[in-house]
Amino acid sequence: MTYCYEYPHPAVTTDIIVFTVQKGRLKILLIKRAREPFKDTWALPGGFMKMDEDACDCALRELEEETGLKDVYLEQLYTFSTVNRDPRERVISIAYFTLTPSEAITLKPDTDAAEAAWFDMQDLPNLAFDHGEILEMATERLSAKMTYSTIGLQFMPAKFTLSNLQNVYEATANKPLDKRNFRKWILSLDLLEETGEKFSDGPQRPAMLYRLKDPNSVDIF
Amino acid sequence: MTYCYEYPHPAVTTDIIVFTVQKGRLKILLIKRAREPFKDTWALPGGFMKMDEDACDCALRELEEETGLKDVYLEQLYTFSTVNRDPRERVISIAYFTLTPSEAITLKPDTDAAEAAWFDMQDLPNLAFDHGEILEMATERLSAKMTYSTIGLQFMPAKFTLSNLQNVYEATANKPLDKRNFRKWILSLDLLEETGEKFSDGPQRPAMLYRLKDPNSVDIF
DNA sequence: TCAAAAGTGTTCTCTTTACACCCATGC
DNA sequence: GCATGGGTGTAAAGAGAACACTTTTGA
Repeated sequence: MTYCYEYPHPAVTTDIIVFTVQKGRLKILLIKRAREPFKDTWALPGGFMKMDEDACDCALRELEEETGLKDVYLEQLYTFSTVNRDPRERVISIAYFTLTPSEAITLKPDTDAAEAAWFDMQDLPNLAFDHGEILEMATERLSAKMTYSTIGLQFMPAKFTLSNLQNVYEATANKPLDKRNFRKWILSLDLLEETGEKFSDGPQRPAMLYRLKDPNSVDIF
Repeated sequence: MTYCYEYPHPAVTTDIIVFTVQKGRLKILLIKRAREPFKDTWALPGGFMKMDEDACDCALRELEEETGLKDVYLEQLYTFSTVNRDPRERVISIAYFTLTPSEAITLKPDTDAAEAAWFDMQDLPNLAFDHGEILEMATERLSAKMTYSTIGLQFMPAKFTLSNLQNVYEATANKPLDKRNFRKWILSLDLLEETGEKFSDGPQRPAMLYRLKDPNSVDIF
């Protein structure tokens, strides 16, 4: 079956940048391409948009198909439309990004993606297409939004300590933060509440676990 | 001539929001559609992307064709991809915005656009397609960037008074600003210099005309 | 008792806001 | 000489940055 038009049309894809923080390091989710072009090269998850879905739905679908990750909140990053960015045909790509807690992510690649894995931002492989450029823009955007919004909370699981949260901010800012100032700031926003539970994973004073006061009221992006 | 593909492809358009400030009011450039759909309805300038141009070039070309405006700096706003946003076929639109001085804009519509005109943001007609929604997002983005960047300078002609500039900031913020604080702030950025010339258009003390110290060094968007 | 992370306030600096009067000109 | 917008400084409040010690626990 072929689809014909009076004028030429580009193909449209979405690409998704998934950030997480593991052990104090900012990481990103990549898939290894199972097909040409760029077979066996690491790339951002994503794929072609269908006619009955908008770009955001497409990104959600591709992300789940390729990595098993779902129920994430996507923010549109930018649309890349350089003429020869894909060797197959004219393809424009709408890029999205999301932040996710590092816990309990089951990576389950499918046929389009031979493999899915987390990469440290300081130790990235060469990426397919113009995905390196896309990732660079996403990283800039993430850094910027971490300073003037509360998206950082999107990295957190249901319960977390203030030190966990500070680690996330330190990982994205790539510099240490003052503990007292950080806690003063985050608590002054009045978004968090104590759970009453404590957590410890070593020979030290246990830390209070916090949660979002209202997961829905928090400004998502 | 027809163009055929193995899978269905959407059409891709660009839409451009052109802001200016005239007489202390924020205005936007619209064209009246010369063809169906939405014939004779006001709409954002824009049109279909060609295969040998990227989206930004497309936006520049369409803007010049439809309004005569050229040599502007475009910032990508957002890509709109709702399934039924165009009655003809599946169309996704990459929206751009720009700011321009109000002086010396010669509006010269062509065949796609029967007419081009500036509209006060407080007194807008109904817009074609989802252009109302696009404009709303552009307005939010403009307001935000006026507060944390120096894009406001993009509204200015080569020479301008500090009162001119303050008017621009007041028009986009929709509230009066303190004259002394505004001047202190803008001069502290060290982006402006006195031309030595003065300007007056009424029975009052003439105002110093300023210009950008270095038009290229100013952060554009 | 030691090691390791949790937790907690005050001071100083800088940025932001509020506010009122004289100046130069055209009519 | 009067009406009109141009031009100027200081003080108070608020936000952000710097900084060190005690607490609780496991081993």
